[in-house]
Amino acid sequence: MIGLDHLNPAQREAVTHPAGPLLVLAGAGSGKTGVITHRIAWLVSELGVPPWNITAVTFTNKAAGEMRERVEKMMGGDLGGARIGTFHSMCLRILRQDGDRIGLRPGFNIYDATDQVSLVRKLLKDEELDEGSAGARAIRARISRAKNRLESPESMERKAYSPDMKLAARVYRDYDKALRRANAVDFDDILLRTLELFREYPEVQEQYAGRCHHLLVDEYQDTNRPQYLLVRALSKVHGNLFVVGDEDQSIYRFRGAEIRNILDFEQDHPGAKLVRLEQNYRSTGTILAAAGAVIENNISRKGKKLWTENDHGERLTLFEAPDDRAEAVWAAGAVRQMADSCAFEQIAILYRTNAQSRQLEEIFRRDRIPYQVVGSTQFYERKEIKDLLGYLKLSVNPADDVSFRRIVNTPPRGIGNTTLNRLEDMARSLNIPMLEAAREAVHQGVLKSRAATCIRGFLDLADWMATNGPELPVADLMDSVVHRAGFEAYMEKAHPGQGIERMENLRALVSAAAEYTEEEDDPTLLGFLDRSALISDADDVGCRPGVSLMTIHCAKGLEFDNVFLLGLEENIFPHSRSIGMEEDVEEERRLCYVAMTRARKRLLLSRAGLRRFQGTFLPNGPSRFLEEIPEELILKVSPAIPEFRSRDRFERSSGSSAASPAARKFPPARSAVGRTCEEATPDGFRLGSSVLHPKFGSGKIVAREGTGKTLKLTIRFEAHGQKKILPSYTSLKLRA
DNA sequence: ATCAAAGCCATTTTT
DNA sequence: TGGCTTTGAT
Repeated sequence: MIGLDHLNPAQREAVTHPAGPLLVLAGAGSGKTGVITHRIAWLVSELGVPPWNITAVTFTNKAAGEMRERVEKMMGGDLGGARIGTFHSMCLRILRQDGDRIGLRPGFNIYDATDQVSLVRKLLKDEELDEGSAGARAIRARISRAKNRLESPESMERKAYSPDMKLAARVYRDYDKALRRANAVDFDDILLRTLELFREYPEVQEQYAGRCHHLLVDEYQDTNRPQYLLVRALSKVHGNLFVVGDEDQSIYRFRGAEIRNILDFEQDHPGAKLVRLEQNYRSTGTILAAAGAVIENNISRKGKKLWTENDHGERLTLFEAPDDRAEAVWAAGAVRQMADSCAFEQIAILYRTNAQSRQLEEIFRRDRIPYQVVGSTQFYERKEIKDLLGYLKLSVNPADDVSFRRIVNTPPRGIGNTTLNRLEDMARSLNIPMLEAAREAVHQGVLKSRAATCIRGFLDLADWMATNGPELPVADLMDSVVHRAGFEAYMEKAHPGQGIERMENLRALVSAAAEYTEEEDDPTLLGFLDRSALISDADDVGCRPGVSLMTIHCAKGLEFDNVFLLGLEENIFPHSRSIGMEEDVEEERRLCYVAMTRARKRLLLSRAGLRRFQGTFLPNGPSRFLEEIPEELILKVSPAIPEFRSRDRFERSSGSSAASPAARKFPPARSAVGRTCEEATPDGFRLGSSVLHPKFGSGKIVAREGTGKTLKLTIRFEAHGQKKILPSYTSLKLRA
């Protein structure tokens, strides 16, 4: 018997749902994970369901890991054969098992976004139609979008309404052919080809679905079409489908997630029951009220009203900064203040786009505030990591031309474009992979002796890997490759000053392999590659010390005592690319809701009147989301931007707001803000002001013309005479 | 074959 | 502005 006493009535109802489809609408902070894990334990202990008949699917490895851990604990240390994993890991296992039926040969590789782009780039070159206006990245995205809609290249070509689309469709067709030839699948394919397998071999689908007496799906609001179909396929036999999600936290539409999957669940599954988890255990009443007021403006939702027994808490703090630098300075100052009474680890700084972190990092470094940027450059995205993995990938799958191209001259071994083109021609005319073409070329002696020697060197390494790879522990194999390919010397030469760091990354990868070999029952090279492809390293957020800086997307599922949400400006948040499209703006609003509901105790907001954006200064008004928050829930700790003119005024309103409790707790760092306010007000460049130019040193403004990013200043420099300067292109500083 | 200069592009990214 | 890819010159 498992304890259900500490569950609230709604949670208990979900956990003990007898059979058939159930949708749990789980609001932010409503104890969702507990419900799923209790459900699994309850099925086993109360309904007597054998664990191996239970499958639980999540989106992230991290979520899967946490779930596994909690279930294990509840069931006495062992899952007993229950399957808990991500959609992709589950499908990959199926494909490794039965993929040969649909033409996947053993050892097939997984292409990530980088691999996809390099393949698209190569295909674009082959097209040679100088229409090359559409970038490879854009085409990759289009292909992925088409795949997620289950659209074929032919159908995409038919529907193409622009030359760009036609080109994309053509590349899509070639791309799929190339993947098949290379015995590779991309991330989308992992799901699509599983569906294909099920479609063409109903008995296989039957077999897998038969094992899913109970199917549980987490984060259902983020499922895309293929995932939706997989869920349908796997729940068909037994019909016990338990999905948990929150339509208000669906933030991956841009990636193919279809919020309709959760909105239409009841129509899709006649007889489905619905349970709402609306009690929030995380945030203060004020934070919930503010977040609720924002999300209420969305049309596409089933509707939920979160409530809490927690205190009201403090009002939200709002800082209206003249520019992004002042915003960063304010955030750093507020973090300092806060740090007296709370750990840095309990503070998160959230923003819409990665680019916003740079300014913050600069100030935080200057002020010696420990911080970590979460999820910016993923470990497995690093070039050196991909290079080393490329060797391994080619050795398990010699048909992998993308990997071949990546590593054939990395580290440089004297193989250039001429040689590569020759190999390419040979590969094409004989319809063989590049690696084999290389062998053939050396054989036939069609290469100049110098090139032949270089290629032979590469082939020797490839052969050595092919013969020794299967026997050696993965880590040893990698060590040898690092050594034989000459990575050490290359690292320092190719990236001066970063050589050591990059070598450390490689060693970390080798350690990861060693770890894998230790913990796996049957470790194989392929198994390690699969894991490397599917596992990202966003797991241990909060494990490293310091304030967490991250995009809102990265913050999903996390919680912190204190949360800063920066950049609440139109064109930043909502992002300019979404403005005007209501569905996209609704997604931005959900994103805002996710950000706000990360906070347990305090939520601090800010906006900047002027922000450096892709090289120029852009003035932006307050975000519409900011205006959707009831005024009485907000405490401004700075004067509104238009009033931000003179020092006098600033001091006065700063003083008056200091009367309230929150302001006493978090006054803007006086000296810092005082300084920046003069330094960067839109109108800060007054005639006669002293300025500091990075190149020309100090000078005085003698004339100005234009406004905004076309503002042109005439400055008389002490050492260089008079010059015209565009402040938007220079980091011109005002001096007090 | 290799390097430096110039050009290009720029949301978010669980897998 | 900055990071990455393509280019042009040696």
